[in-house]
Amino acid sequence: MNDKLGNWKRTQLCGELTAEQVGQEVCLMGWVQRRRDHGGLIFIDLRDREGIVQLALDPDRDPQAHTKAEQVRNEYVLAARGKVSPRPEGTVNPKMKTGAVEIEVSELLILNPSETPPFMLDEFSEVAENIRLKYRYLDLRRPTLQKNMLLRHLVAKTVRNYLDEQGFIEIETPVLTKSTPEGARDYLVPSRVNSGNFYALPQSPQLFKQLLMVAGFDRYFQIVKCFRDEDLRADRQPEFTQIDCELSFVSRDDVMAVMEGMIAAVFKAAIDVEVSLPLARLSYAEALDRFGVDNPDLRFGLELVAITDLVAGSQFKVFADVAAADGLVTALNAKGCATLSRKELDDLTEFVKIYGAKGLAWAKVKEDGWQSPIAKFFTAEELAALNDRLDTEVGDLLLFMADTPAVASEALGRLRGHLGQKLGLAKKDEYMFVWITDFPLLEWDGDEQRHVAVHHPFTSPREEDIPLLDTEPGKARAQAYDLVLNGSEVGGGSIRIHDQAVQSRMFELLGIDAEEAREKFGFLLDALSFGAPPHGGIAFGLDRLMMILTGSDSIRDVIAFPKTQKATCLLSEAPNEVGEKQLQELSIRLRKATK
RNA sequence: GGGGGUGUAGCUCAGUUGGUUAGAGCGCUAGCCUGUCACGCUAGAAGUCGCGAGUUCGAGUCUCGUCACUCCCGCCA
Repeated sequence: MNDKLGNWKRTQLCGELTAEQVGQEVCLMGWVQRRRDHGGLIFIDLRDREGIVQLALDPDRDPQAHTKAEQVRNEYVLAARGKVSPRPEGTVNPKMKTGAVEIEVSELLILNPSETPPFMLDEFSEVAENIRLKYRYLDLRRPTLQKNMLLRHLVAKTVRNYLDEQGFIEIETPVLTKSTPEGARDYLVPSRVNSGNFYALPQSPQLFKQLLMVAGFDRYFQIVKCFRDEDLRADRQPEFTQIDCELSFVSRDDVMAVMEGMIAAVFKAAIDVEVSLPLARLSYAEALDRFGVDNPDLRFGLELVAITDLVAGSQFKVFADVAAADGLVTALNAKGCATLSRKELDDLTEFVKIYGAKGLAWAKVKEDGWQSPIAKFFTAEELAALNDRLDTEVGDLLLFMADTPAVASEALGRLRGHLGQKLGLAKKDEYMFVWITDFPLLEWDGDEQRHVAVHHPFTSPREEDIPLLDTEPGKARAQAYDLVLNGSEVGGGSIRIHDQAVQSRMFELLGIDAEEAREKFGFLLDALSFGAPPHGGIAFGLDRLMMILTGSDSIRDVIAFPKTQKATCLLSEAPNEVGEKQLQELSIRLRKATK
């Protein structure tokens, strides 16, 4: 039989005890981290959310409590009454926050025993993730995840306080909502009372927050779950949390300024880092030119340099042909990396192939010139021009990529990021923010033979680019902005279209005809016709922010109950099959899996 | 949909060229131990080598298939 709690009241948390409480009678409750039985004396490390404190059980002082302590095992739930006392000379443990004191236990209750846990609940044991996920409630008891969840709470609280001070109000939006075209695959929920019809879980509260602006709430926010039925990554879960914001009567710069303040407040509160404002900005075009990607890691240089013009007339056919076909030849100079082995260079070549590149040319800069398979194709003048533009010195490694502009940029840009990690250029405790602005509004989708929205269909073009919608829509720039932190996109938003005519034109460009636009988005078009204020907003990925704030490599380490890569929950075993009765109520018949 | 990695005791891993009864550390159990703190000492229990076929006199090891976890490409307005 377990001991009963009775009228015992906890007086404080284990981790809160210090020398200041010496002499006090306390009552603690928590889990057994570890028991050390010396035959006579027994020590028990008692753990709760705030930390660990040592219980000392002396058979001479209190035989009853000591006898009880002999039964205690790891993860038992205990209550202990006793006196806080200073540890004897020479037994203070400086590694513990509470190491100056211990509890001389006079009464001990075993509130609940525990099976032997499947893994040690300490910070030392590295445990396979599938086992951690199956016993997530135990994994969450460990210090790392406890810290991550407490920090996540602090961040959410800081966000709420800041936004409240800035005049934002939190309003909930529906989770059972309408499936809309464009964007990610929707999670669908069948409707019982409207058989054959489905709700969709929101990919974001986009349309509702715009409607809240039409409704006159002026500034809205919500910390809200969003759902996208797409494949997972180390930083992507099918359900994730956004800090979702929308503001009325604002320009792009207004939104960015308010949000920078929030980011600074969060970094100060969470990890005591002063973020200097305003944050850096880069246009999309410049980001691509200099870094090859629209989410550059600015903790290091290693910039890409276009050399198409220098090699267009060269004897090296690969480069000359690409130049002639309006392609891009681009290069980066890895300073001091001429020491890389042939194997390492081969690995880099394999790396860029992942992104569709056909190959990677390299040159090691030596005292007597380039050591490179391609050096012989260039004249002395061409080599001199390349050395000049790439700012080469002896000991450098030059890497060249030639392809279509899209492939060459991305492949070399990813290689830049890869090298930054590999060479240790990206420091974990450095935080380099950059806003990426002036994204293109539309992008041509070759498969579907139509334009698709780069951001989403409600993003406003820049005012001066509105005429381009009728002439060269591909050239129109969006009033959109992403916030990139250390190479990770942590937020993105835009000024929205508040003019019904422009919105209709946008749908047209996306190949959504008037009838379909009415059917899918009629409520938005109607709303825009009833006095919609100019408005815009942004959403931050809370999970990704938490990854960076906690230094986690996996998004699963900042989510209490995450899903596996196949989007299952190893703890609850969702998703699962449901009974015929449930299916019948939903008018659903399953198709046999065809193999 | 595609490419890579991993899977051996409760946990973390080793296991050679295919060859005797599959090992270690931690954990667990029992005993001893009055100042430890990832306590110590002694002894013990503990295995569907992910699963299924195949090759072989013989498979943890080789082949094929399959499942799970993971990283990446595609996908993610």
